[in-house]
This record gives sequence, structure tokens and C-alpha cells, in this order.
Amino acid sequence: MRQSKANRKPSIADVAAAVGVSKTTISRYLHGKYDYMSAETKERIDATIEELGYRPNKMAQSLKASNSHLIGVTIANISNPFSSQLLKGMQAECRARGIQLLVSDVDDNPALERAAIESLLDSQVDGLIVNTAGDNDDYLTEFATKDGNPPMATLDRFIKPVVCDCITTDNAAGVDEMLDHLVAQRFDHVVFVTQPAAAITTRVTRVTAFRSYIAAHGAAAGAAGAADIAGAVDTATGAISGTISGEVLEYNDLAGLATGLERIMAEQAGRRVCLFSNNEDGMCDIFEAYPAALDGHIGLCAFATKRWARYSGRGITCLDQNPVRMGRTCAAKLAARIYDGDDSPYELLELPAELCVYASTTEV
Amino acid sequence: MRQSKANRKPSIADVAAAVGVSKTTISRYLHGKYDYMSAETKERIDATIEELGYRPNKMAQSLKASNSHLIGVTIANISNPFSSQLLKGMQAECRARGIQLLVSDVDDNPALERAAIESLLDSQVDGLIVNTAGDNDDYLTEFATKDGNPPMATLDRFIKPVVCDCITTDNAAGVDEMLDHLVAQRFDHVVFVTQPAAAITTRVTRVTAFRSYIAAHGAAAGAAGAADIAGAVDTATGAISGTISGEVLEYNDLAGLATGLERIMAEQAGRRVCLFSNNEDGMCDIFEAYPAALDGHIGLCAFATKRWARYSGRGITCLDQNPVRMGRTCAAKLAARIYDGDDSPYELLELPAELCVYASTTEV
DNA sequence: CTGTTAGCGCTTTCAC
DNA sequence: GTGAAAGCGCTAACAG
Repeated sequence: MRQSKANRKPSIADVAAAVGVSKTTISRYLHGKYDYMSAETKERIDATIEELGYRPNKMAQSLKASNSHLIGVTIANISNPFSSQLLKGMQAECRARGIQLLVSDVDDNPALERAAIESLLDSQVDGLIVNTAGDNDDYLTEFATKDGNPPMATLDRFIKPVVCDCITTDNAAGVDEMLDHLVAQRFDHVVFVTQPAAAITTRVTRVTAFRSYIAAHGAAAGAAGAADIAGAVDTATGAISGTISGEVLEYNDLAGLATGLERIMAEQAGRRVCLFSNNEDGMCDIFEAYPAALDGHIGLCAFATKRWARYSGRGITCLDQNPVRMGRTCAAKLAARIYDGDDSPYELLELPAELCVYASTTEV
Repeated sequence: MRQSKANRKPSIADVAAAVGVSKTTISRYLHGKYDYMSAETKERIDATIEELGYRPNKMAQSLKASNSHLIGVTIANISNPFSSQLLKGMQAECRARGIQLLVSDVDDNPALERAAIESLLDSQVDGLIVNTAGDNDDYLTEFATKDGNPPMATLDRFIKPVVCDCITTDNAAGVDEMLDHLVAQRFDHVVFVTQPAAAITTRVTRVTAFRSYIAAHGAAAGAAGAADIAGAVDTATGAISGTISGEVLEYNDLAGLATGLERIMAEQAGRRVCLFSNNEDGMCDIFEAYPAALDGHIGLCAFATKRWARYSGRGITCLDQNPVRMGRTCAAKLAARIYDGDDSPYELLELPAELCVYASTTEV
């Protein structure tokens, strides 16, 4: 005998019993297969479900079906506001498609990331969105290529070779656009400031783009006092000419950052310098380590969201990645693969960043 | 016959067959009941599980058990960075307890909130954390009191009467502390600026606390030029004496906000005025609607996170709610109720906010 | 120490 | 039009 079904939610069997038909018929009803039943039966089922407040149990459904309508998400560090924008986008897409999101924060820890992914799999997710903490490429590549595993997409990161869908910003183009802007604003020297780049593809891409831009348009770094002719826009062609020198400053902690910035500012004394931060947190680190950055004598810009950048300090020129769109695009791509039979080749999708100019680069 | 078990993940039956024992024994093994089996069997199971890469299916487990180790979360608007901090806290607690989070954004929409909750229930969550979009008290109260429903806790909001655990900030104390600070800084007039308050308990609480503070310590609002003796700290008792006038400015859109602020600033000409925003977004709205707010002639403060406030404008004095702690506290309380048999009376837990003073109230 | 059995809530052949 | 029955993967009496 069933254990005191007194206070438990009604199951399909209860509905069937109440209506006086079989579970099969109820199941058919739930899936809209009304052709297979009399109008009268349909009515009665309708009424009974309403009366009992019956709702189908998704877990049981998923156990039978081979899909759960669950997508697992791992986020490198969810306390980052950027992450919440990514989630916003995923949610919008998933809500529209009746998909639920199982979200795990991995605290910037690759080992936790692996554990989180395994755990998500145990929960039978139909797919995985990974905003990787980095340092996990081997694991992720193996995961993506092993069959039996559900489709995966990486977000704001990519893995090479491309063994799954990767949604990122077009970082190289963004860096170029920002540097064009800085040249036009007649800066002499630009410093790309970033946390260690090695493990995070996004950072590597930016650093690489930065270096090649400087190599192409640049003057030698540290050439303080050199007679660079910076920032002449050729109005005929619209092309930007002029030279700018630059360097990359990687830091591990605030002390290192402070030391680095002081050295650079000393070397560049008398030149117009702009600090280009890899992200919002980096910008905050700069303020913390080198408060003079806030007083308006040096230029500032960053990869950051408009919302944050616009009212930070005097307004910080930024490259907004539109993380909401990134999240939505990623979820849409993944869902298409899982549920719509999309089997196009995996691709690396690079979405453009938007350059938003504020006082920090124009009023220096 | 089983449908081509070729490429499917191994089930407990596969392990049992491979080892040559019954599923029961495997199940016991999984739950650490080693007393009920020979050391040798244990070894063999161990090896086989490893070899097959077997992992128990959580859905199937949950179907049997009456718990899913899933907690459902609805967030009023996940694009708000405050939300991501809340999530960070919940995650920390849930990761430690092996709980997964099913997260739904409800886009500030009460109807979506109800739908999200129903949907979460269908997924058999063991409990619910609701950061309500507001205007849903009847539904939530009914939900919380109807038995058969899983435990619920509200986060950064409460419902009255208290029919579930409610984790919020001690908003009244925060408002008092901020106003004491403003009095000490010799402001003459303070304006509490907020989006419409009616539906959101947090806002109502703040407005109420604000009004009663002004009523107690206040001078008449609009008394421009009155000879108030503001901000004398009584060093003997540490108590703050002095008067301050104040008013509440509710706005629906930027235009309304602009009009309101212009009126007030005109009325208060010649007095030291401070704008006290209900949250970060409100502060941004102020900047947008009334750019003069940024130029240092009026005081600014807000309920906001340190991270944001510290580097916004010249640094904005804020009441930091420590959302990470709020999220963690909430998840811990809920988990205790669900899994640890905590059946203490429901409570309204008010966590203190931290006053962080920056230039916006001291250098005016 | 180990297995048999029934069943969680639902879906899906196959048969009438 | 409708239903009986088997089974998804796992658990838990109960019986040895």
C-alpha cells in the first residue's frame, strides 16, 4: 500500500483514478494529443487537473525522456557584475524556451570548476555553458570531444582548437579601436594593465592585439621626450596616422601594480600617458594601488560596462562587451544544438565591443 | 530488451552485473554502508565503478527520495550587480552542503515571478529563495502557509506577517546611522530619493525610518535660510545633536526626477543639501537626470556596495549591505530548515549595513 | 553479508 | 478512443 498519500502532491495516477481513465490517457492529454480521446474525456481531465491542482513532475519526466530541459552553467566568479549580465542574457533565452538554469560558481578555481561540471552532469543537464576560470583547457577539450557528453559552449573564453561553440568578444578589434581612439586623442604612451594573462584566452588575445598594434603604429616604449608626432587624423581618408608607444603591465598583487605604475610614470614623465585596464576590477585595483590615477592627469580606459564606467571617477572611456547579448547568444546557440538538431560545425563567435568615450580620455 | 545500451552512461544495474552482485549491494556501497558487505566485494565494486566511470543519476535518486538537493532561486532582476553578490553568498553555502541552485530571473515582473516559482516547484526543489520583485505578497504568503509546499525564505525583502524566514538589512538602523553622519557633517537638508516605494518592503521601511528621524531631529523642510544649528556632536555622551530638515522624493522616470531635483535645489538655495539614494541605480539616475550632482556642490550618499561607491564620482558615501553575507545567511537558514530539521519559528533577520564614508559627504 | 521485490511518477509500445 | 504493462535508475523494506 502506498505510504500515507495523505499530504503528498497528486500524481498522474491520482488524476487517472479521479477521472476514471488510465494514466496513459492523462499522459496523452498532458502532451496535447487530444485526437486520441473523446471531447468529453478531455473536459473531465481538464476539470480534474484543475481541481486537484495537479502538476506533472519534471524529474520523473526527465527520467524517462532523454532530456531534462536543464542547462548547467559554471561561472568563473559570480560576484563579478559582468557575470550577472551574462546570466541575464542566458535567462532571457532560456525562459523563452522553457529551460531551467542550474548555476554554479567556481570561485576562480579550476579544480572546483571540474567538480562543478561533474556535479552538473550528475544532475542530467542537457548542456553546459562554461565561463571557465582558466587553466582547464585539457579537461574541457577532453570533455567536449568525448562522446556521450552533452554539448558544451564556452562563454567569454575559448579553447583552441575549437571543439565546441565559443562565444566571446571580438577582443582584437576592440583593442584596435581603443588604440585608434587614444592615438586620435594624442596620447604618447599607453599601458595595458592586466592580471596574469597566461591562463585566460581573452587576456592573451588582448595582449597580443595590443602588442601588434604598438608594433605597427608605435614608437619605442620609454622614449620619453622623443618628438613623436601623435594623433593626426588624416581627414581625407579617415585613417588614423600617428605613433604611440606602449607596454604591457602584468601584476599579481596591488604592491606589484603600484611599483609598476610608479616606474612607468617616472619613465614617461612629461608624456601623455593612458592606462588601459583589462577589466573593471583591474581599474579598481589601479585606483587602489595608484590613487593619482583618479586626479585627471593621466588617461584611463578599460574593457568595462557602460553602466559602471560612465559614472566611475570622471567617467571612464570603455569597451562595453554587451554581456547580456553574449549570454543570450550563447544560450541560443547551445539550445539550438541540443533541441533543434543544429549540427553545424562548432564555431568561435566573436561579438563586437562598443567603444564608449567619456572624460577620462578626452579631458586629460 | 534494453534499447541499444551501446552509448549510454552505465547505470547501477550495469555495475551490479559487472561485479556480479545485486543492485542493492551497489546502492549500499554508494551510501557508505560498508558494514553490509565483504571487504572483497567492496574492492571489486570500487574497481568496477572506477573502470566503468559510473556516476549515480541524481534525478533517479531524487525521484525515490523525497529530496532533490536542489534549491530554487528567483531574483527580481539578475542584471543588478547586487543580485550577483547575493548569489555568491548562496553558492558558497550550497557548495559546502552539496546543494545545487536552480536560478530564475523574473525581470521585475510579479507575474513572471509566480510562473517561475511554479516552474521551480515542478522541478522538485527542496526549498525556495525569493528575492521578490514586489507586488506579490498575497501569493507568497499563501504559498508559504500552504502545507505541502517546500520551505521558502525571502531575501532583501520581507512579507508581513512573517510566515517564512526573511533575511534583510537592518534598514532602519542604516538610515539612522547615515542621517547621524549627515547631521555631523552639518548638512541642512537631506532628500531621500527613491523609485516608487509602495510595493517593495525594503523601500517602505527606509522611507518610514527616514521620516521619523527627520520628525525627531528635524527642522521644517524648505526652511531655507533658517538659522539651524546643525551637526554639533556632544562629545560627552557621543550623542549627536543638531537639526536637519528632509523630504522624500519619489520618481517614476528621469524627467520626473529632474523636475523634482530642480525644484528642491531652488527651494534650498544657500543651504547644504545632501541627496540620499535608495540604491546604486537610483544614484545613476540622479547623475543622468541632474548632472550637476556630480560637480561637488551637493552631498551624495546611498545604499550601495563599497566596490561601486568608492570609485563612483569622487567616491560616494554608502551603506554597504554586504549582500554576500545576506545570500549566505539566507541559504544557510533555509538549508537548516530543510535538511537539519530546524523548526524554530520563522524569523525576520535584519543584518546590519556598514557605513562607508567617502568624499561625497565630507568634501562638499 | 546479500538478494528479491516493489515502487517513485511518468512515457510509450502494443493490443483491443 | 483507450488501456495494460514494461521500464527509466535508483532505494528500501524484508527475507534469508
